[in-house]
Amino acid sequence: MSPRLPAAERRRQLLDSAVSVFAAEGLHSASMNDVAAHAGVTKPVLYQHFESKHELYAELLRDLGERLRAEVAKAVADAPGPRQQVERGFAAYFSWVGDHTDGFAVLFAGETRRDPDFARAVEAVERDIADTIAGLIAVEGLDPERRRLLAYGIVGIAETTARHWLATGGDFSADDLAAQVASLAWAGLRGLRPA
Amino acid sequence: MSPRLPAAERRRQLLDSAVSVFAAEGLHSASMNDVAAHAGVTKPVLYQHFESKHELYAELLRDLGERLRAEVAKAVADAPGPRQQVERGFAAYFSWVGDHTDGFAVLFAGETRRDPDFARAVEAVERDIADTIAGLIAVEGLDPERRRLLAYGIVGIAETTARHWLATGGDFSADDLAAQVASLAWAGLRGLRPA
DNA sequence: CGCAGTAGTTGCCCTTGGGTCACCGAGTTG
DNA sequence: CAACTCGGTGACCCAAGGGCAACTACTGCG
Repeated sequence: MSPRLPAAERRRQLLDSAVSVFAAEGLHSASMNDVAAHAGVTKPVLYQHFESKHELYAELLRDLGERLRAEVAKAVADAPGPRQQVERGFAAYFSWVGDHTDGFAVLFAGETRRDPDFARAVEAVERDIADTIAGLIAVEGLDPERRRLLAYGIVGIAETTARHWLATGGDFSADDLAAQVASLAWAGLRGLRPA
Repeated sequence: MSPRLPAAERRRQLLDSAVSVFAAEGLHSASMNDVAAHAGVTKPVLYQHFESKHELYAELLRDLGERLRAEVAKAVADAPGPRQQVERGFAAYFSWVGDHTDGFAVLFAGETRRDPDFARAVEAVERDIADTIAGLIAVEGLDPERRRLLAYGIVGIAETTARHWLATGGDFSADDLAAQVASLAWAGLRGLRPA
C-alpha cells in the first residue's frame, strides 16, 4: 500500500502523473491503470478523484490551457509597446513550453482535437491569444474576419516552431527563439498592405 | 454480399473509405469494421489488402502526404519569381485542403503525431515544404538552423489558418485566403533584419 | 462440365482496458 | 475500546475491437 495522502495532495499528484503519462503514451494508449501506477496507487483511487478518463483529460487541458494563457497574457500586459508585446508574448510562450514540455505535448501534439470537449479547451487558448494579436495588426480598415485569420496565422507560427524546437533538441534558448520568431511575426504584421 | 470487384479497384475504394471514416471518427475511435462497412464489405476483405490497422493508416498518410507535397511543389516550380512562389504555393496548399478536407483532417488534425511511423510521414511533408521556403529567405548570412526554424514558422501559418478556415466554415475562397496569408508571410520574410 | 482461383462471409478468439464492488486497516474521537 | 471515517486495495465485470480460420460462391478456362 502506498503512503496515505490527504485528498487534495493526492489529487494534485494524480494530475501531475496524468500529464507525464499522457504526454509519453498518448490519450488512448495510456490506460487509467498506467496513470494510477505512475502515482504509486491503484485505479479505484484515481476514480475517487475523477469521474472518468474523459473528465480527467478535460480537466488536464483546462488546467494547462489556463496556465499557458495566463503566462502569455501577463507578459503581454507588462510590455510597454506593441513591438515589445509581440516579443515578450513569444518569450513567455516558449519559456512555458520549455518548462512544461509534457504539458505542451498534451495540449497541442496530442489527439486533443478529435473530441469536441477537448477541442474546445485548446481552441479557447488559441482564440484568446489570437484575439490579443488581432489587436496588434496596424492596418486600418481590415475587416475583423481577415484580422482574426492573420492572428491565427501568428499563433500557428508559435505552435509549429515550438514543436520543431522540441523535436530537434532545442539548440536555441527560449529567449533566442522568441527573438527570431518575433522578428518574423512583427515584420509580417507591419508589412501588410492595407487591403 | 457486395458486388465483386477486382483487387486493385477494391483497394482504392478501401483507401478512400478509410480516409473518410478516419477523418470523421479519428484513428482509435474508428474500427476496422467501420472502414470495411463503409466500403460495403466485411473485415477480412480489408485484411486481405492491408496487414494491419497500423499499416493501413501509414499507407494513407504516405498517400495523402505525397499528393499534397506534389501539388505544392508543382505550383512553386511553375511560378516565375519568389513572390509568386509564395503566393502560388499557399494557393495550391489551400486549394488542396479545400478539395480534400478529410485528407487534411487525417494528415494534420488527427492523432498522427503520437506514433513514430505516422509522425515521420507528416513530418516529411512539413520538412519538404519548409525546405522550399527556407530557400526564399533573403537575409544573407543567416545560419541554416535559424533559416529552417523560420521556414517552419511559415509552414505553421499554413496549417493553422487552414484549420481555422475549415472550422469557421470558410468565408473566403482558397485563393482569397492564399492572398491574405501570402501577404503576411511575404512581409515577414522580406522584413527580417539581417541577424 | 468440372476445376481452379479468387472475392467475400460468418463466426470466433483473445486481449485490453474502462469502470465498479466489496473489503481492509490505520488514526481519531467519545 | 468500540465505532466511525477515510484512504487504500484486489478482484472482477463487460464491451469493444483487432485479427484470423474455416467455409461459401461466383467466374472464367480448358
